Amino acid sequence: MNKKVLLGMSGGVDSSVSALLLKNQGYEVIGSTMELFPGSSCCNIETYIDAKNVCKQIGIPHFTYNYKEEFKKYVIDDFIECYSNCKTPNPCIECNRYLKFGLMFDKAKELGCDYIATGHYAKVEYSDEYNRYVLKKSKAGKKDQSYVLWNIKKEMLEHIIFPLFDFESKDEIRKIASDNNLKVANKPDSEDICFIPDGNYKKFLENNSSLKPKPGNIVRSNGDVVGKHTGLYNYTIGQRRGLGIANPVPLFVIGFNTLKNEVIVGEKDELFTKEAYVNDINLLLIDELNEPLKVNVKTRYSSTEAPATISKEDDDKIKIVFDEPQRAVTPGQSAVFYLGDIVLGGGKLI
RNA sequence: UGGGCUGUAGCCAAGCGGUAAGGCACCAGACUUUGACUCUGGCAUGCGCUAGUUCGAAUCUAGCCAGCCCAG
Repeated sequence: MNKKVLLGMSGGVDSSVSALLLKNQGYEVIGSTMELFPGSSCCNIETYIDAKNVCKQIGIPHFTYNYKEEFKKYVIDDFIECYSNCKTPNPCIECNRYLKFGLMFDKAKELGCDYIATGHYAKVEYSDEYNRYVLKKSKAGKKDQSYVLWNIKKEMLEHIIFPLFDFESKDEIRKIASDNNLKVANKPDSEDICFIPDGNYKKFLENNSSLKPKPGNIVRSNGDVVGKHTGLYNYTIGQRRGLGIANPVPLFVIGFNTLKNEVIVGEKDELFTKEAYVNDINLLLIDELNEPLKVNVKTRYSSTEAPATISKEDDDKIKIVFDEPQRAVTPGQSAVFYLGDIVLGGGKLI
């Protein structure tokens, strides 16, 4: 294999430093920025310019590619579909599977690259024990992003480089950027959904889908009506704010009754569940889950892992039994299975 | 008109003589490359009004006002 790599660049500090590191490691680096959505926070005109300037500064080529149509098809449509079904999507995971580690790799091959790279905090390495390339957590602790990468295709792994795998904090990255006079050194972290820069996903849904406000009752699990809601898509499991209900203790969304157009709320203890199921399974470390396996499961980006036993239910369904009940396990979100630092695979909660 | 009940922050609401809980909402931060969650701080010198009893009243008493219910 050659040492030619296509790097996905957002114009942020992480991908910029990645470019620098790869260059210094002797790779022939090509920078690329994907156009995904008009007005998006990660691919507006400013991000192109920032990325291009960084590439110019360190002496590598930079291209932009138009993936607006594909982004709509794989990410936006899924996002809308998910909310339409009372689920809570995680668009970053779709984008990683289909765009960054899908179409971008096709582009890399066209350009004669054997590798693609991104500024994610994660790690890929060859494991003698498993006799394959494995996806692992980075050293970044809470910043680790292996969670959002569980659904990339396993054949991709040997072609992926995460130059930031060894860093423990973002401060180190920023320091490298400023030491090298990169203008993006102090750019703030991105946080919201990139195609909804103002964070108002409800408005986005109303403007971009057939979902419209559809008021109904908010009920307790015993059926008591306690309030009104504005449309099921405006709520997610575990949500507390925005209910407008007076109660001695806080109430949380614990479920939906789609037939009656009702949001079901309950007290904190009603949020905990011991079992869950996932489908849309993607296994990276193994090919089949033939025996029940003890793993650590992460059910949302920012939660800590919880010990659990996973077992195959049928061809595309895995059952998770947590050692201890977990809070607000939410359909649509991803459950990622870890074996130590290694991502075994994952699925989407049903 | 008589009888009963109720008036505590924008909303729901606890307190029932000892110096205004809690929740919702809202505001300001922290956390966060998803939605949520979570955390910190702010949010009634005042409890319908006016007198009175008391060392001390949202809490007791009287009158008044407002709303609701039942009689007629």
